[in-house]
Amino acid sequence: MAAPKDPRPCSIADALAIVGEKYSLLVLREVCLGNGRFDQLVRNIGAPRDVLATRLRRLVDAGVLTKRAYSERPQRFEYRPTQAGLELEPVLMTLKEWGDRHLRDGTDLPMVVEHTCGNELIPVVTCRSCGAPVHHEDLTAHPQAEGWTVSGPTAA
Amino acid sequence: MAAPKDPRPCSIADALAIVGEKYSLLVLREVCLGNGRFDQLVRNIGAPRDVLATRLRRLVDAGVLTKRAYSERPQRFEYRPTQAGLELEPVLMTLKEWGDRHLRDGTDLPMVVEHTCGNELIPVVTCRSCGAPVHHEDLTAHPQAEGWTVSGPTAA
DNA sequence: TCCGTGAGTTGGAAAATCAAACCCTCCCCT
DNA sequence: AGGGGAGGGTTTGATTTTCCAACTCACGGA
Repeated sequence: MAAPKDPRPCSIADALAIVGEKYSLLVLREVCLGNGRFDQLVRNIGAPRDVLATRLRRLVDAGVLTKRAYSERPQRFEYRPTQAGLELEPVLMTLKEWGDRHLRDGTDLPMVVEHTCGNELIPVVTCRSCGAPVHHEDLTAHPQAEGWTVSGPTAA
Repeated sequence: MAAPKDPRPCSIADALAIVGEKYSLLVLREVCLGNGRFDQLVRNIGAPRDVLATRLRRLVDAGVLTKRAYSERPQRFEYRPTQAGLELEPVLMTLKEWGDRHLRDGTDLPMVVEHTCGNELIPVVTCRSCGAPVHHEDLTAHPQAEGWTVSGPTAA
């Protein structure tokens, strides 16, 4: 599904080629919650079974999920996130936070995630070097490879 | 594109219904970089023009982008992120960081973003309450609405 | 033996994507 | 006054995907 001729080498595009197809991130949501069985996924995501089967294959191939038997005889499988899959959870949480704020009014959330610190998790994306929350106006893009041209306020 | 019968009320699913279609997040990447004109988008994203036109309409309707004329006579338009759109940039940066680490080997990046602090931006998703980086094992899901059942290690 | 469950696969209609061509409005050049 | 762009799309028709319901297969239990 990678764009046939995306002229920009870009990790965002590459990441989306893996997890950007319909349902893929919802699969990840479910496996991170521990709901990794095929029928659970079908029910909880609402995806067609065949599409789901295709996605699962792709995510396993990409190293985001693993498929393991939780029972031989009868053979029964379960999908679980790999380390790489777990490391996508922050993306999910950030997306959830955006949705909570912009698509609901921030109250009456369908689901709350609690952090070990004892509080509700409200994810904040920060700069590793300085710790400050990331805002658009603090960023400057620096193309390192061919194919990049940027203009406007964020440009280098 | 919302899943016809996603049984779970979920801000992740809702957010993906807005920005989860093919190319939508790449459009956002471009408009955040200041490349908001139709032909720039076509070139930089590599999307078919008709699909792009559809996405742009959708993103404008959803309040993530605005369309403004940067020239009357000849009428010429430009798409720009709204506040809500800009607030998706952290999601993009987090996704980029994941891609940089897992899809490239962390070196030789096609593009580097600099933070005002003077360093390369490496986004870290943290808990707003305690400031700690978010890891899977520190999270507990608490369903607040019908439709949720969780099992396994992350379950409540 | 018949029923149910889990984990998919198959078949065919409906929708979305793709690529290329086309259109319209304006501007500029001569 | 005619011709040639450029920008911002729309149209057309072929190709892919999605969707959904039904089906399969392997077991285990009553």
